[in-house]
Amino acid sequence: MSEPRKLEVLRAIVEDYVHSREPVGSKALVERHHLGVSSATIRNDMAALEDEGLITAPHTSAGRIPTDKGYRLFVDQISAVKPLSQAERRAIQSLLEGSDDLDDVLERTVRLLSQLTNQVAVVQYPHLSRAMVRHIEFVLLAPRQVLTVLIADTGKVEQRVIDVGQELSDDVLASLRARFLKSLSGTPLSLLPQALPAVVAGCEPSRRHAAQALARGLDALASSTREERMVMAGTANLARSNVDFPLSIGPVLEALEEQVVMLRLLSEMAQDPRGVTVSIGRENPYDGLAEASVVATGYGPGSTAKVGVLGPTRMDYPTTMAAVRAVARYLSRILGP
Amino acid sequence: MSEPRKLEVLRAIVEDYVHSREPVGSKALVERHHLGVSSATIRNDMAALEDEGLITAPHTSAGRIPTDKGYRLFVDQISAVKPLSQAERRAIQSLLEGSDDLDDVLERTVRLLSQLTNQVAVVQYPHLSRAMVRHIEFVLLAPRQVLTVLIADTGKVEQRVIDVGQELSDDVLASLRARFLKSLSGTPLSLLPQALPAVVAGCEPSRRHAAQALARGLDALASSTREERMVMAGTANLARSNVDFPLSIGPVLEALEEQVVMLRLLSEMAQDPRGVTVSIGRENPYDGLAEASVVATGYGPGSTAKVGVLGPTRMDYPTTMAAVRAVARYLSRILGP
DNA sequence: GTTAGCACTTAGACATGACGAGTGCTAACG
DNA sequence: CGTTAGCACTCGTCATGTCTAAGTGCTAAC
Repeated sequence: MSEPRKLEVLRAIVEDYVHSREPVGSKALVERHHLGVSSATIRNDMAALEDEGLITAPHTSAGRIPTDKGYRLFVDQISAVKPLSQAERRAIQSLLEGSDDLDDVLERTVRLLSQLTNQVAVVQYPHLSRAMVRHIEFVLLAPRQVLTVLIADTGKVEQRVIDVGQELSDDVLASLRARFLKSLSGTPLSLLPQALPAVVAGCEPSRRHAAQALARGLDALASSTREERMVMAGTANLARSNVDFPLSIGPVLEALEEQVVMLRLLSEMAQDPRGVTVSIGRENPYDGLAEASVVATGYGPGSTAKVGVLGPTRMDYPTTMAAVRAVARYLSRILGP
Repeated sequence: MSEPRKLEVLRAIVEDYVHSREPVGSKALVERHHLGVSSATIRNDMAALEDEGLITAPHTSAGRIPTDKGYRLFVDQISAVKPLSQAERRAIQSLLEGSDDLDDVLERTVRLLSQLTNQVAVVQYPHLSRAMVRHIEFVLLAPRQVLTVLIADTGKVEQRVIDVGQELSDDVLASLRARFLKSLSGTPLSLLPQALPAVVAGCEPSRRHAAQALARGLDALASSTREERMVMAGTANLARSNVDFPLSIGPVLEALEEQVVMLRLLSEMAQDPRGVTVSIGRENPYDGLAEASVVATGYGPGSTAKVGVLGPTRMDYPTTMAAVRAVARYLSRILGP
């Protein structure tokens, strides 16, 4: 029994099953792929594969389907990267044009990726751990209400309305703004909590209270940029692959809606040196995704933020991986490496 | 055959069907509701209701289920408003606390509403047609790149990075900002397109080009606030009421994802004087929602923005309507009438 | 206008059996 | 020793038939 042929059989099973959604038997296998041996031989190979836990039979006399472990082996060792079609390349390329706003770029990206793969696409906002304060703006909305705006050098803007607890004039607010800006400009957002008290302390006592409130506001803004968010698209694709989620797509939708779950999942996916990381079925930490796979990769500065695709375990890994990788590359090109 | 009793029968059918998801027959009806007549009489009434197109029988010998028209009559004339439970009131109340940011408020609102109704909740961002320019900020990110920020008096902030096409110094930019701000402060966003050319014309020729670019940027920002957006939550609830969407929840998810569809739907729902508007099944302009109903109402300034719930036609209208109305009221209280 | 009774219709549950796909095993082959 | 052919055996699926419960429509009586 030759080892290479066994792998070849596994590959054939995965490909056929992904294509047909039906358990694949030894006979069909020798017909569709020219393996040069008879079905009886394949049966022996399949029995071996089953012993190794790579495939399984849903019931006594049906074909075999890959297990999570089988998919894993397929992804790691067998599958070849499938190049994108010309049309796909062009679609991605057109992303480059006419979008400068970060929100806009991410929005377009997920839409594209979900269409490309016919699955759910998610993209994480770029990490801002290295982002620095570019600008601070205070706007007086009412005598005690101040709109606080924090602008990072990455182009990200966060704003919030806060109550300063004492009435302020435009002039006083402007001088406070100047003080904050002077002290904090260029400070990494992550160091803001340490840097703020000094600024407050340097203010005139009469303004101390307001300054304190403003500092709290800025701190909240910085942490809300640290707190990560994501965009997604293509949830409707889940309904189409309804059949692939035996129980229901409910838990999957829940996971997607609980962004925290997805974000943790994405960040926990170790960066694979080959470029794209795959998390298959029960490998996922979240139970609701036991029948789903996630294909993701990093992009942007330091490849810290993730972009990825979620679909049924029975997914076309080579194509999906290619799409994710290509999109991530273009994304990095737009936003800077 | 008494007319009031016929309506009573319709009400009973709707209530039972919503409760049990099964076609309801004449016998079960007299048992569950004390109507004081026999099942034979009910049968006559039901035959009449069927002739009027208010109920229908899925097959020859099964009970009846309400038609869209039947639900409509139920909602318009029969159903009584169901008061919210104490716990529900409290849940809504707690929305009031500790949220000042508009995004935050809307986010919490949809979550709450979707949990309250076990359905999909949507809320539209408040219309800004009456909003006015409160503040304008230009920030130089690179010699030719300017971050443009437009702040409305409603607290809404929009920003975008634009390329001004010529190199600018901080000073020049500051003076441009002052000019724009002086001319435009207090201008309604809707009038911005008409007001901008005059400002550009008033600039020194050497800066004309940059001013033009900035004006275009502001215009885009204003229109992106005019262009409406929405937030939603609870899509996972769709999966649970899977059975209620015979075909698939796919089209529904699509409609939800294509925000344009939902936004148009919400705006087209005429404001009902009674407070809550309902669009039932095929009444919906979008085919994908043929088996869904939308319960919505206005909130905030002039009740122009909408908040609502989407679920299967077979929904508990009284409860849903009560929840939507209550949430809209609290929302208006937070954001101002 | 209401009721009782009855014939009629039909979906759904259940059993039955034929069929086909697929396996595992054994014995023969090169 | 790996490969192959052949065969008995196992199950899921589908078509078929039967039975039951639910529910209707109609008619005749109240």
